[in-house]
Amino acid sequence: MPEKVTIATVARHARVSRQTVSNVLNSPHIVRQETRQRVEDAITALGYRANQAARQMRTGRSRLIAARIEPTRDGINGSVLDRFLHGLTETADAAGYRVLLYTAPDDEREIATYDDLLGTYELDAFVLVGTKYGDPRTAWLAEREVPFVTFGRPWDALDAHPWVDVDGAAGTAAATRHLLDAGHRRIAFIGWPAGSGVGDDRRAGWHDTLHAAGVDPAGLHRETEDSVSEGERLMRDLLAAEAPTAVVCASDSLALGALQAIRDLDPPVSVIGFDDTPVAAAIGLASVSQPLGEAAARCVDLLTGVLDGNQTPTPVLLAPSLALRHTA
Amino acid sequence: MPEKVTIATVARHARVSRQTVSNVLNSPHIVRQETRQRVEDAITALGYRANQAARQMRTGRSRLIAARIEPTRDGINGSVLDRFLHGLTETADAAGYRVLLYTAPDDEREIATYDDLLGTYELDAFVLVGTKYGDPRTAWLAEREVPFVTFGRPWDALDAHPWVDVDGAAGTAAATRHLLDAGHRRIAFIGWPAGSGVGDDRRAGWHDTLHAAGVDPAGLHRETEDSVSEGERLMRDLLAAEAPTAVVCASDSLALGALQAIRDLDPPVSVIGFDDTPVAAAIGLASVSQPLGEAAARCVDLLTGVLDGNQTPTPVLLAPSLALRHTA
DNA sequence: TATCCAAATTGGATCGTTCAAGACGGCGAG
DNA sequence: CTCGCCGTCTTGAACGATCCAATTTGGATA
Repeated sequence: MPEKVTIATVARHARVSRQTVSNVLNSPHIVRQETRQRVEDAITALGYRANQAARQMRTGRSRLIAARIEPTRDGINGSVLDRFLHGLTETADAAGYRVLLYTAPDDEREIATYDDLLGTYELDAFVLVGTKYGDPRTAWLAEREVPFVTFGRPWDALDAHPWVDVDGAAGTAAATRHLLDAGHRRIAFIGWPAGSGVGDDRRAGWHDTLHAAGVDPAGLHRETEDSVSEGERLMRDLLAAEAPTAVVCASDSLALGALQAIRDLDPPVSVIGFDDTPVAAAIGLASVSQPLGEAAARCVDLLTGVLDGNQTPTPVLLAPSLALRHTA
Repeated sequence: MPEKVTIATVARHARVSRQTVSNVLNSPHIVRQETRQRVEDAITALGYRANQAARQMRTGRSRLIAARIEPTRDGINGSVLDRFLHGLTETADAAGYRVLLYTAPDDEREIATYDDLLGTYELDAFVLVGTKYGDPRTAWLAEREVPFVTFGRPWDALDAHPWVDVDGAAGTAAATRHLLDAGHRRIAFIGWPAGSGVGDDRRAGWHDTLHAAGVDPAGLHRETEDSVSEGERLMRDLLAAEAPTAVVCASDSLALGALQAIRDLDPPVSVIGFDDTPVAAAIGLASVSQPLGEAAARCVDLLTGVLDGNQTPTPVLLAPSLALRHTA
């Protein structure tokens, strides 16, 4: 059993003081080249690793970032979080941070969890996925000046706190434009009830693009909760009332339902979903794809900006891309 | 700005020594009832939370568990991990542990990550998802006596280390039995090449059940890598050669492909997948469902058994259930 | 050669907790 | 009455790192 290697072991081995070893690690530039080399050799020779707990006790920083893992709501969209978390872990790692998971059934308990995590683990920052109007969580964090970033815009006030988001309107606009270019004119939209920032944004992209192309969008859209069966129901409704030749959906769940409603139609009705979930890839559903890895990386960038430097970070809005498959 | 509440603050407030407060937290039984009450009141009044870093420095235990988040291979099966992680976070939380994420592109770097996590963060345990024959990762961990559990059997030697798994053979057996009960006789199987523990196990469940029912399974199975297109290809092959009336698949990806191959057949061919991914739920594919939350909970149970008590934990094999939908 | 300044290095104190050892009062046994 | 023991509580030291102030070193200058 090899005994524990501390900064003192390294210091003895390199014949310098503890502080010099610490300096090599934290402010290499103030150590003479030759000494630095000797210390670095000792570090690799002994396999020394700085003990995070001890460092944290002195500096008050844990190099830990918290992210929430959700209770797999719909399931289909859960995979978005999955991919985002993977990107986050990867980028955070490269920046010297680690990702700690937490869950909470509701906002109140989520805030209690913040309190606990900050108190016991002294977390450096939080990453929140998804935000809503009047979010109590962001308010709580902001009030206590806890560093955090959201993946999703603060719809109340865009300068409320640092955020990263994907331009949903640009996504549905691209989808709509693609369909227009393919000769479609009667392009419908199935989305969510007005009032959710994300949903309104995605509908606006479709609406404005159609309008700009000289097509009147009136009557061509439907709103409902996010589910496959609702998508199917509304698509049947649209087919009966408006005879659309193509449809853009606010999610892959809705698009999947729409696909089932148009299964045996000839000529086929084009369908484009949103989120490019594994389901879409598997069944060949065209979909708007979010750059999740990129989004995660920018979240980490913003956080390190706040934590390491003292810059006031500027929000990041990323452009989605269109994953064209045979339904479009 | 309220100043930091430490154990000393609590001690002063309750007019006892630091150590007494520590005892109330860690060995309440050795403190007199009245004193204990006074200390507990002070703790809640001040909102005291034990500093994990300081505690860790003394005890050497971080109350942190590491879990790997994978690079979303197929995408379809990624959601299994998603749900497992959520369960893990929830149960670990209840047991006083937190889940730390890590990723690694290959085994070698994953082992390097173990070393790093153990050295810098003093992780208490690891949870590995998935194992293979001759897994270098488990060997490394076992050699250093690092506590860990795998979700997935160690196929080399079932007593090599603690594990939790879902009985795949029982799952495909249940699926096959269901199809037999529905009157099917020519029930095919699409799985993975022999040699992967998981794949062989799932095929065995189908094979043995069919055999026990007096049906000869010969010729009724196909093997390939896990993908939608391969599932479709092999299903067409089976249809042409063996005229099966039903098929059990080793994954939802393969089942999805099979579904596309039988799309317009009449009478319909029954299909049952494996993993009950969101895709299956969305399109009505019957599938074998793994109790992921339960599995995660048992992983935590095993770990706390090793960490807190000193019991030698016994492996856990969970039974899957059949999610019947219209394709069966 | 003596002096001075900046760069390089050192030793002690400290973060918040638990461990190890000891102090104190009361009580029963010898 | 004294001793030892038990239950209860307290004090000092230690975990491994960084901060701070003090000290040494090396080189340039007078």
